[in-house]
Amino acid sequence: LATPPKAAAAPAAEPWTPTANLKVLMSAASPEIRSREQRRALAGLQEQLSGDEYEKSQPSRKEKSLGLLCHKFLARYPNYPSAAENNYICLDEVAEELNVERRRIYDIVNVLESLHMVSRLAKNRYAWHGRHNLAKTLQTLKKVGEENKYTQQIEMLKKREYEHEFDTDGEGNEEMARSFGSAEHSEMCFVELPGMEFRAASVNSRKDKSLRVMSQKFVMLFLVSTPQIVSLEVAAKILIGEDQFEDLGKSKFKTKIRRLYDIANVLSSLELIKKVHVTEERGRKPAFKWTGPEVLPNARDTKLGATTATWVPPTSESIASKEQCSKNLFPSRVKQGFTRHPSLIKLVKSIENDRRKIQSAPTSPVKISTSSDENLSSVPGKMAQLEALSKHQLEGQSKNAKELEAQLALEGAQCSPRAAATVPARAAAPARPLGVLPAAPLLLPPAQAGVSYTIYLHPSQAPAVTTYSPSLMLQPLPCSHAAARTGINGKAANQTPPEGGEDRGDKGDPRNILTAATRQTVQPESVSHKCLKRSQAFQEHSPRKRCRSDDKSPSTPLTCFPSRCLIPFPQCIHHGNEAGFSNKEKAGMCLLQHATYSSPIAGVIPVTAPELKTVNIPAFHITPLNIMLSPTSIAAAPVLSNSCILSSNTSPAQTPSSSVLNFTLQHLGLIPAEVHVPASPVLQHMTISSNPESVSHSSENTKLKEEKVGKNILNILASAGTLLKILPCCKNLDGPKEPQELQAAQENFFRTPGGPNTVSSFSATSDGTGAISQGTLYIPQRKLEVSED
DNA sequence: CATTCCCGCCACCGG
DNA sequence: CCGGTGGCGGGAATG
Repeated sequence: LATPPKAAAAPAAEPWTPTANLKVLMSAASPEIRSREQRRALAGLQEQLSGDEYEKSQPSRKEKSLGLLCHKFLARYPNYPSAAENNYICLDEVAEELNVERRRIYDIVNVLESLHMVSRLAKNRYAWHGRHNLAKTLQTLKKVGEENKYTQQIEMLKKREYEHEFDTDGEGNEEMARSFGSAEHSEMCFVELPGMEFRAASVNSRKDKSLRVMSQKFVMLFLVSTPQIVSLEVAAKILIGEDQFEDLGKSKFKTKIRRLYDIANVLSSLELIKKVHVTEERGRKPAFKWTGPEVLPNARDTKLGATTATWVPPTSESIASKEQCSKNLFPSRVKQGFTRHPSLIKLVKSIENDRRKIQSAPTSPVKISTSSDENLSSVPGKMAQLEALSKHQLEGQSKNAKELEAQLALEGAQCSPRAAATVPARAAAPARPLGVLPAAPLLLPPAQAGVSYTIYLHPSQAPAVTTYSPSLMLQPLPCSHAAARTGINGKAANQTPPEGGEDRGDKGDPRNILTAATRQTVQPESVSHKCLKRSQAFQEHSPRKRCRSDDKSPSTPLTCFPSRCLIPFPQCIHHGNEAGFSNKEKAGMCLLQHATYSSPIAGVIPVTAPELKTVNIPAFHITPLNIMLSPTSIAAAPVLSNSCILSSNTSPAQTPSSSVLNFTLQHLGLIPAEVHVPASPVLQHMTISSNPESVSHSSENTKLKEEKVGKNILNILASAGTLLKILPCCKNLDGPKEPQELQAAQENFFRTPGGPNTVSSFSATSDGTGAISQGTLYIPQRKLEVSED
């Protein structure tokens, strides 16, 4: 009967009204209040007031939602518990107090565990860690996700989907597409963090619990996709792994969706994601948008020269002996697909080394766009605002005041809308040199039209932004860091986010990064060596996958392209009958090769998945659509709202002109000579469109050179029609670039099968070469309208 | 009807 | 064998 203090205001009396959410949040705000009590009070209240008039109140399903329950659960513990506190959780206890079956608690705890916010100590007992490990966990997950080529998988799915809805014919392609599905990549086990390993060995055995793993994978999808929005459908498909045949996997699919909802609910409670709806060609689909902290690549990764230098291709043995954590990362029960990934091992080590250095690098005004559109425009009604408000309250109350403050400051505006609001001005500011911000995220223009956005690209962010790159984005071109940093040093200082950044000292210090980056720049050789080493290691390590892929597609040898330092993990897969290059293409390659840009690469322009179905690339060579930009080239990158460009985009599908594209890109300084595009099977199912000259289907070049690959990419892009549209609004373009010609070319390769695409634009300026002045790069994006619910 | 997702059966697992 | 775990899918509530 113990009626704990009812501290907080006076929420207890709150009856169950239609505004359940609000209520809920309110109640959640005061941890002391047990649902049981609430219920009791409620019951009494109702009996008195309306007898049994309305039955409505009681359970009202929503009151029992996992999300709500999770809120209550979270309210019991501080986001940032002090080491001293006894933050252990007793499941029974909690279940009882929250008045729910234990089963439900498991659901919550499992996903929390996947984020390392809790860790199991023993039966019925968990340790609460709060968000202390969150940043690191996310970082790790992101990496793993990248290595898993989730980005590619996502794109592939979208593409396939597109095909489905559009043509009723291309059957053969579908099969083909299916063949190189995403299967193997998705098989992996629970990802752990050093220091977060499961305790008792006894409890360790079952790390591959699906909910946990599923949760991690789900999160990875967000961290790896460019617009950080993931639809349930896509997530489910990818998480299922194998591409279940429509029918057979139907049931499985449904179940997966159910689980995803469960996970999504708790992630939502954690405010890491929020529900939205993406409206595509075919109606709107439920999806979730990442609202958690922006995850930046682990910059210190390369700082640990020793680690990298001495890194050795892992073998079953070496791993076990060298890495205490490795076993955890990849449990004994090695399932077919995923094998120990070298980079993961390294990652672990790396993390371990600076484990104590809590990631505190201030993040940029990530949420700018979000805050603006969410708070100002899309909010349906006051209800939403109230809710938001109460959420804040909740947050404030449930958190340890001082710690909260500190954390907020450290984490930047990510989690707290309020905090975000303090930095918005930055967004409005006109073009700002690239790299100025510590970790500027690429703000993709939301569906709303008319608003313009400024894109800040930060080198370290590049990987995250990439849409297609498989594993290469893992290693954020070291050089670029330095370059970007130093290049813009002048402004860098004052541009650095406000946060006090004192926190746990060290890591927050931008100088560390700078120095590290500089060091790298100074010793390019060492870097490339490392990379080379890695690629080799990777190769050696490939056999397994190779075998697997062989199973499905007999003639698909795994090949790795040795790379320079730009492509850390040049893992490429291509078929024996790979396509060759036409003369035209070769010419393009030459251009590419000859083009030299002194400016460092600073970022990656994300190119979203093509929606074209017409494209048909014979063999697989293409893949990542990474276009490196020199820092200066992106200096000013205002993104116009989609609608602004739609008009120019209405032309029917036409023939792409890769040559023009390439040329243009090069001249715009958008394509550094070092563009490396590893081939991957991702786009295999694409077919080059009508234009015969776009791509030839020869098949000899077995040894693809990097340049070729890069070239390929461009072609693919062009042919995919997906790509970019470049509007040279500059006078400096030379050669056969007659304005009209270009114009025509542009229109040509702007294919928009499904009607006008949503397009964002980039305006770029060249680097110091003066070769190019300015141009506008239109990047047609998948039509994606995100709407708040 | 579609989207969400609660409920709880029951298989599994470690002790 | 027991009790904790948690996969899984029916089907109810909601939209």
